[in-house]
Amino acid sequence: MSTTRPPETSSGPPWTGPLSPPRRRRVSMADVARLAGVSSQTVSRVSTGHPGVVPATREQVLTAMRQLGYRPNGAARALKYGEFRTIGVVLFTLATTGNSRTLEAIATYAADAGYVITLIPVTTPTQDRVDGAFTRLGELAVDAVIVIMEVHLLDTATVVLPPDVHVVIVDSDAGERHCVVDTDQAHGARQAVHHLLDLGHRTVWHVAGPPESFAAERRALAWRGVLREAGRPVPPLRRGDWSADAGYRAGLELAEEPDCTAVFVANDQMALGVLRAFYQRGRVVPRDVSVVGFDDIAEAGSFIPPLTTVHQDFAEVGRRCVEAALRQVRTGSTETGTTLVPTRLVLRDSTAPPPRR
Amino acid sequence: MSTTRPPETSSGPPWTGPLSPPRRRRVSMADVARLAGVSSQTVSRVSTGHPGVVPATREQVLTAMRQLGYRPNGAARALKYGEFRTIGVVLFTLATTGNSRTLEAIATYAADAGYVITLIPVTTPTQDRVDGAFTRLGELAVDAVIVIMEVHLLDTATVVLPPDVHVVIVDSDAGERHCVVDTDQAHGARQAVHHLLDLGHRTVWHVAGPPESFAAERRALAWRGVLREAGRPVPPLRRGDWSADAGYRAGLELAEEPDCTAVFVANDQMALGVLRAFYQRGRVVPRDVSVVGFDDIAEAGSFIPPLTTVHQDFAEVGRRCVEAALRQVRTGSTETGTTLVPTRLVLRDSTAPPPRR
DNA sequence: GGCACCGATGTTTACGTAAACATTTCCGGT
DNA sequence: ACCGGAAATGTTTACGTAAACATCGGTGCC
Repeated sequence: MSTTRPPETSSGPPWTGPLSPPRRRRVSMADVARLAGVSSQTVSRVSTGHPGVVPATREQVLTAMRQLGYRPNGAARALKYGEFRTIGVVLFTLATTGNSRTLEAIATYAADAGYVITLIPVTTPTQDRVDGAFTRLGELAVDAVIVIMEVHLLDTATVVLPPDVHVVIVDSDAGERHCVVDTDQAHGARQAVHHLLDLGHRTVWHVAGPPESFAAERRALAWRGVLREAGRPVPPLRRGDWSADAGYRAGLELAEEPDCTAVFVANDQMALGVLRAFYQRGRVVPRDVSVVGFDDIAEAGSFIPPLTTVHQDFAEVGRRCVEAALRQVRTGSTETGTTLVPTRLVLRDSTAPPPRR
Repeated sequence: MSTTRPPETSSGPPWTGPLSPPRRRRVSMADVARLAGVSSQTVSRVSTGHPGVVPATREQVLTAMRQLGYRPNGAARALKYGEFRTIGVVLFTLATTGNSRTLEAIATYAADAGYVITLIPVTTPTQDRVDGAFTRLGELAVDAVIVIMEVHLLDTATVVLPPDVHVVIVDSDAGERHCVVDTDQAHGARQAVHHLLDLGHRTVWHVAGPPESFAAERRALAWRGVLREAGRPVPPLRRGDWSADAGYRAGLELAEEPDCTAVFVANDQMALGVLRAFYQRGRVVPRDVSVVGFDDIAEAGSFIPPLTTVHQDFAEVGRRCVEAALRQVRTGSTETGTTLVPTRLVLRDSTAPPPRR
């Protein structure tokens, strides 16, 4: 670390002067030991809850601890144990419901296991930044890493990953080389499309997410697959960037298609935009056209009309991420392969049989 | 008690766990030094970028580092430096836009300053859990703490806070005793209510957040204040829990009030519910009734109709949190007082003059 | 040519903790 | 009274890093 110390700022660095702002050394076990009149090892035993300390002594030590406000030094412990009890989470954005919900679940389950989460944000998804994050990661006090990111960016950065840090990846097809946990995108998309076909729609249109998203690709692929299997025509694909605005624009286009009676939108935000476009164009949902979303965000039930959508179990994704990460940490092994978390179709009021023609 | 325990089942705290797998020791500076044929101190100098290493030697060391895959041990550094370059963030939920956006901003600005974020989730806001989080916090390797939480819960837990950890709090009235950064709730609410009055509405109804939220209270207080100042009647308050469903229920009630021509809703999610309730009851927004939200979530512009709302600058809140936290860390001081981040009213299509009567 | 000095590198030490090993204390059994 | 032995407590050491201090070789100056 480049200690850029301006030489002329004051009369010497603040920590040398005896009168300087009390950069007071933290209370250590030695201090407690001195006050309690025991050895620091005994303090350690009390601190870690080891047996073999007579109650009277223990009480003495605890009193001294309280009196001095002692708390163990995490860094020293980590150094001693050789592990940090910390999981790093690399992510690109928290703006999407999925990411923040997954993160929350990860943090919660990690906490249950006595681990904490260190956040490593990658603000702009340029290769540089990603590489930078992973380089920094190398120096970070982290036992395992969970990556929540479109994996395409990750690919070239992967090589930089320190070999002794265990990795779990969300939203990725890197199952060959890494441990991947993800929602079963394909199954969810199939549920959505089948639902619409079952209602009697001749075919289903699709508003997909951006091509660099693995999830978007999987959903689009499954959509196309179901239509092909069923021998239905495959309408041209619209793409958006997950935002409601993008959905709105796609919706305006779809509203012009007289054949379009059913739309599967790759996420709920874009579905919101589609609903607004249809509303504005006087295409009544679900009477004239049915819409299915993906994610089941908290607001989906309050859209106009309440949105039928594919529910993602973000909590479960988070749980399995932590599970896989800790398993690897404990065994010291590196797992590969993909774990898929099932989805569930939530029926609300945005789908109905097609209008009589 | 301990007499009956066989020594090999010794169950200390979970993190004392068995060091079962042959945890291969990480490459240390000594290893690099040996390979490069220099002293470990020279490796240290190269690693930290200190001057005074001749290029040839430096290259030799770098080669050895690469060859062995060396990366510095964060714990050892932290122990040496006496600081962790880490900020802990305590929060209750990431489900609200505000919290996750603030967190993202905090993480980003912290990263810019060379700090990382450690997440400390408090899943259920019981006093127990909060206390627990703060106790754990004490042992955590953290230089400062940012708390994103309704402060009422915090209050009694505060005493537990280690005195040498610096604190910044969001969404709180603890400015007397702590450093608080928050959106200027009152100003935002005033903007919203004034906007509606300026449009010609006789008065403004309010759907508030839960009473345990400080933000909710501030917004409600400001709403009432503006009406009082303007000499307008103060309609009865509705309360919700921030969710769209709660907004929907409140909206159904408001739709029955013939006098209600303008509603200020304490957040956008509830506003979404209110819009749906009005839609369902045939009260056209904004022709029959105007609605203003709070937050300006990404989807607000895609509501039906697009929502006029108070924009919160979460990024700025996050930035100032980090700033305040790091300032305290650097100076070793404890700041108190409140910093307010201004809001901005975003005009969209959900407000209009009241209907002619 | 000798000496003071500086730059490059090596050696020692401390950070706080806890395992491993060492010592003391105290007990019951003979 | 003595001894074996275990429980209670103390001492040493290592974890990986980097500041502080020590050393060594060369360079410039008189």
